[in-house]
Amino acid sequence: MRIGELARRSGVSVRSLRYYEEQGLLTSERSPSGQRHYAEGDVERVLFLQRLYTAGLSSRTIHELLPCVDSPSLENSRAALERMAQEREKLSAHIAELLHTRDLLDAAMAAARRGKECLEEHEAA
Amino acid sequence: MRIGELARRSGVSVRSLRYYEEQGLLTSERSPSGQRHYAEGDVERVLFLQRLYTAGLSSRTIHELLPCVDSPSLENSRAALERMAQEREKLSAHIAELLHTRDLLDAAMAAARRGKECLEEHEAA
DNA sequence: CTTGCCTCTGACATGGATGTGAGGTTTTAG
DNA sequence: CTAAAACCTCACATCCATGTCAGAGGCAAG
Repeated sequence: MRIGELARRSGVSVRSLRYYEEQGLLTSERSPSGQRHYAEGDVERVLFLQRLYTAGLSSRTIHELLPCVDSPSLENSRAALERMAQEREKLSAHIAELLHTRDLLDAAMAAARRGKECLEEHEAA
Repeated sequence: MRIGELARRSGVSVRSLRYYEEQGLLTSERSPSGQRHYAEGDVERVLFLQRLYTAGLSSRTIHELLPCVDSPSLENSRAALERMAQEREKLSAHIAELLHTRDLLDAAMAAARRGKECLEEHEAA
């Protein structure tokens, strides 16, 4: 499949796909004329990359983790495995942060609602 | 307290504090000579702002929520309350995403560990 | 062959929070 | 009084994923 189709099927812009390649996160076969061709599995790979970006990882960080994902049995994955565990911890911490933040929002909303009700009682009176 | 102390106590750069003010998220009393002065409570406010930034909200979004937080009983908080509920939903969705991503990382790590063990058996043999 | 769409490279633009530096005033400590 | 440290404003720089545009080539259908 060519880049346009991969873009459509993964919901990522053509521009971004080229960028991922530039960052070493995605590879492609080139036709004699230089056009990129992708395998079916690349759709899922791109979705995975998107997921990591959404989780706040940078291209560089993702690049460091990929050896672990791509060839999980090579010895270079020892370092990648550590790196991955480290990112997992960061992610967990971030999730905890967000849960806390959500609680704060809930508290603020509850307070606001109480205030609003109080105001409405005044209006009703 | 002056801006340097607030920065130190909240762990945010002086630059950022001025930026928050510029974005309407933080206010300060000015001394006759123009220096900013803050109240004790502003430390916590800045921490809260940081939290919202970390949760991925933009200055503009935070600004829209603040009426709700600052004066929970005014009528302008009706819109802010909706906005807030909306952001809360986004946040929940994001958290769910992150949990899923963490699961994927866990799966990748498990696979990598299996591969590594297999390799080590080879070495041992 | 031509028209239209897709792709290529390369480069510049964007947005948002923050860093950084210049040039000048205020505050504080000795 | 003086020197150091903190503050002021203004403006330009940075990072990073993307958008966007220009100019050129590739490829299928009429």
